[in-house]
Amino acid sequence: MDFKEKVAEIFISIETELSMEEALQLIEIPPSADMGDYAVPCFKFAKKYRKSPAAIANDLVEKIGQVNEFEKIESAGPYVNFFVNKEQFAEQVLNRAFEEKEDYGSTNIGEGKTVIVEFSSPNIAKPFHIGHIRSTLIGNAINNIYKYMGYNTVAINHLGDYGTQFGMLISAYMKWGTPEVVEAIEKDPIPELLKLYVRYNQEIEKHPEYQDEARYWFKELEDGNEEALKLWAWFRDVSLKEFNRVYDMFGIKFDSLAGESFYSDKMPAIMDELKEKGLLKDSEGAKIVELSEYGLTDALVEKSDGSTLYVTRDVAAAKYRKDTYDFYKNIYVVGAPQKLHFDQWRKIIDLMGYDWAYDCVHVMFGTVSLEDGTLATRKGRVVFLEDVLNKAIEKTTEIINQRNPNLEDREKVAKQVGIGAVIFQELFNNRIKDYVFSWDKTLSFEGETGPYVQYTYARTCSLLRKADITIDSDVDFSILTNTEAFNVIKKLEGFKTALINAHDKYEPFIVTRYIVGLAQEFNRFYHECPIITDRVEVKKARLLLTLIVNIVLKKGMELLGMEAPEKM
RNA sequence: GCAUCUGUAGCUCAGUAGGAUAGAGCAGUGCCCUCCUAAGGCAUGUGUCAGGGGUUCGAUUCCUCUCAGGUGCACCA
Repeated sequence: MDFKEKVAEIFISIETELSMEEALQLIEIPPSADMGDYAVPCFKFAKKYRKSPAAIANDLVEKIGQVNEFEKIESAGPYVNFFVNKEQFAEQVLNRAFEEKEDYGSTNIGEGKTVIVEFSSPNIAKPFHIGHIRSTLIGNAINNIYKYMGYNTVAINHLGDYGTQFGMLISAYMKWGTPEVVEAIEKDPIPELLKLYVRYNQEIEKHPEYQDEARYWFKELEDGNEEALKLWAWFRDVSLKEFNRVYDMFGIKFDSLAGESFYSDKMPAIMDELKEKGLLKDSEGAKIVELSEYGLTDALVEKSDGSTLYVTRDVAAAKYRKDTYDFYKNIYVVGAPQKLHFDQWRKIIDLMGYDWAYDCVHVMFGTVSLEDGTLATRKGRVVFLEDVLNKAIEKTTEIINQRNPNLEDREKVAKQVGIGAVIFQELFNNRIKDYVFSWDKTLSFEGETGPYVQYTYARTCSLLRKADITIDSDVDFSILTNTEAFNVIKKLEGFKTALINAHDKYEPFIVTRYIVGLAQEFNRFYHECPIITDRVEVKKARLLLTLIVNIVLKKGMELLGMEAPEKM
């Protein structure tokens, strides 16, 4: 039993009508450590006893008396404050962490449940730019966290590999695809394909018939025209190769690349089903599902030319996923601007009679913009993700050359730290916040940053390397009751809570904030308390604490998708 | 116009599912490397929590209105 539960138990023994859950709900953590480790406010009991909360707190303290697990239980105004027995607390937390090692903080709440996490999802033949960083990193972290909570997860990269844009690309290639162009595409695919795409869009102004040609080629693609299919597959291939360079740098892997095209043959069945269930309505030659009575705008599900749209494809995708994976949750990590789309989509699934509609969640996030305005590929206002990573690595290399020129594996460490900084930065704040991309911020490595956490981790590694004794949990825990050590231990105790919280809210930043907080506490401890000392008992105890911090920092970084260098 | 998100220190942001004096980092200033990695630690100042009402013993947190900014609203995804 942990200490919080003990507090609840003590409370129930006096306030017998409280359930364990209610009692746990009541317990708070005081704003400052000198007020105690746990607190119970007594306002709620004022009515029952017809006394002031402060008087009730006093009475309670008297009734509770002495308890072994707590060194002090006292009232402070309307609160009953509990001070844990630090030695027992340290022993309990560190013993457990030492036993569980790399599994410390994990849970089995997801056992037997499958969760789908759709994220990243770039468009084929378009640049992989800074705007894609959010879905890619937030999604990856959520996927990792869910896995650690015991779920079976399926990471899906829902590639944007379908739609009229491919009709344009094919048509453009038919017109201007000289051998030189082919060579250029092979060499540097995305910019070359983009050029074709941009040129086509420009020429449509002069040749309106190009619009129809694009539609024609898309239709041919849908109908399985061999030539069109071959081109499409080629575009997809070369683009993926490019994307994979970035995924490799981030260390991100997907379980499925089933993108939009994958669902193209599943559309007729969905349209039939919608019709059968009486949800379809004609409107200006197109087909819609009316949603106005649910506070949404009507959803267009089929164009007047008979081809389907985004929502329709997403409905088909969701149904396919339910049938294939029988998901417990189907998570979409997609930007906030698409909220309406997902609300409509979910409502359509609901109207189709599927109760799992509400197991589908849209994990949205704010928009990234550039200092001179919004991202605009065609206007050249774009920052490539790969460039961001390379610059971060470059900057890290400079710092290493300056501070630690003899470091082994300099290149590898520069990558770990540079990329780590980018990941950490992205996952540091609440998802919903918009932000303006700034090189200065991305390349700042001091204070609450990735390198700070990695540096702290490397520091723990260095200490553990210097340990000339075996570390075990058979130590004198009274050595770890001073403020600095105890603050670290309290922080360690909160790891699992942080993870569960991040899981509940789909918020990786809770983990990010947690590890930076742990690093801060450890650094204070480190500066205040010599770890490698001649006093063996002290060394043993402090090294145990260092080891646990080492494990938790590494696990935290791993969940966020960061690597942890042992030296830097 | 309707919908939706955001508004906390000079800047960037936390604030644990209403509670005890609202916290970090950056930027500024001043300390600490004969001492385990100074990408570090310590000290120091700043707040009408956008504004008005309401609910409550208690509101930065919940409700409502107003203001400011972002985003989305039919044949793109």
